Amino acid sequence: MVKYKEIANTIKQRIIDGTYEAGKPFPDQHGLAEEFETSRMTIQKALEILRYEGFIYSVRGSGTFVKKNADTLSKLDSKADEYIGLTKQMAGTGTVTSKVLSFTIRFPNEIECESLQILPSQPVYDIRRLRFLNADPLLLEHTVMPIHVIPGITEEVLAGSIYDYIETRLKLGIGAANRMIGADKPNKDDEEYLRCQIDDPVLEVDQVVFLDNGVAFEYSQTRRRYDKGHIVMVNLNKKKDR
Amino acid sequence: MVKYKEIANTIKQRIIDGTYEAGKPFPDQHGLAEEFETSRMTIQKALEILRYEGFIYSVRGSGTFVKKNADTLSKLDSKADEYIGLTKQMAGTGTVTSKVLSFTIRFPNEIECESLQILPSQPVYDIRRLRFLNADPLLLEHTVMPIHVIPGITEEVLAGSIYDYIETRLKLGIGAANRMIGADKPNKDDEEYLRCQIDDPVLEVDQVVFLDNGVAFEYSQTRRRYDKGHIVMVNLNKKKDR
DNA sequence: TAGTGGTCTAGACCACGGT
DNA sequence: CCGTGGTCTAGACCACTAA
Repeated sequence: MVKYKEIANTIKQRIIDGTYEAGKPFPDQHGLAEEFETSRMTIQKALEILRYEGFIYSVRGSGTFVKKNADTLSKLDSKADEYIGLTKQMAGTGTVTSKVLSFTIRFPNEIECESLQILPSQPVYDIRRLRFLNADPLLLEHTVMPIHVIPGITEEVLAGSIYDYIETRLKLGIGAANRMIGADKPNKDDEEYLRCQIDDPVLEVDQVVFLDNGVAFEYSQTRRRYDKGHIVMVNLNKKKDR
Repeated sequence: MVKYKEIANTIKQRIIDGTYEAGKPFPDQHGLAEEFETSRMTIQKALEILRYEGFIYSVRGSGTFVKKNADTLSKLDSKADEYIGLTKQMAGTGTVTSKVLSFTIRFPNEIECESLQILPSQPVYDIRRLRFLNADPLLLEHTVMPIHVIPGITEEVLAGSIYDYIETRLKLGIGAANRMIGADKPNKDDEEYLRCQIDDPVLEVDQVVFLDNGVAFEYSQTRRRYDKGHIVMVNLNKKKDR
């Protein structure tokens, strides 16, 4: 473990256990550099992590301060932001399984070509899965992935987690994602698989997901019944002057 | 403008105009330091911005590379992530106005106390607004704000933007937000104000918003008809090893 | 082994806030 | 004015990748 991360963790611990109180003064960078027997640049790198994670903020000429919601964020931080999933009540309460409804290979349409940044001649998987939480139908998934980016998908892979396959078997890193969230009326598939009544709203997430080298690998739509969980997220505000 | 931001902008421009091609090699840090007549630390600070914004990635021992989706991100980047709002088609196509449905002061309930981190004795505004895009009802908003955090709210302020008031009049900075998104069946208010039919789903966003010093100032619920826009967001993946 | 990025140092000067 | 954080330097050593 490198020095600046160790220092960041130490300071984070002090914030959580109350050594550094919210709204209160904070040892200045020179003092911290002395205490940790390091240079000020290294202290700044440590503080930058905490600043990015929303624990502290600094005011030039004045000092560095613990945010009042530091402890709230510390709980949510690990779960949300990069994770889109079930509400906490549902996550951890059971196991997720998948039933493959259809699995074919075809050429992409125009929208898929644009979203995935591929040519019409580059074939894609077309996958429909119904995902269960403890035998309870939860999500209806329609996924399109370019074969040349994610090779070797089989029924066996689809029975588990595609993401696990990508990360552990293909050794590729998952990167950014663009998502669009909306509500919709149920269609026939929703009624059949998600057991929607005619007036049960559906929460839909459309997303394009990228590998960490910027190659798009998934264009998907997932639908869930309105009473089967929400989407939770944390937004850490970004500065605009960059 | 400081040096490392200028360098970051210059390099970003080169990525956008194609001087540095996606997937291709990239001048190394020593070379860039020479070109920009600066130290390597400064170059690294510039590259860190671009890395954070999703334009590039670096591999130790190998080099720095432009991500394949760099240009896609450059378009979305400014809009999304910190901004939750209408889809682009709807934003920019008109002016947003507000009608105040109710505006009272009361004591907070238990949930509000916890969410806003305040005491039951600290009064809050209770505001209901209907927001229009060009005379078209768009959002039904229910906002609860502690008076001692955001003083001086009047009907006049509510006719415009509360956020503008907070930033320009109170000179406070908006910070992080926790959001929960779900779909729901329409209630009577939705039918009356959003003109929902009985089977029109509603998209609901519940959020707690913080100032940049970590003080919670808003606990709100907004509802919109399913056909009146989506929520768009960009997730830049976070590293886990911190 | 050579070249890359990641970390770290021990200073320096500047911008800004509060006195 | 002093003390704070923000930026910057000119090196150094290390970890890793690829030839």
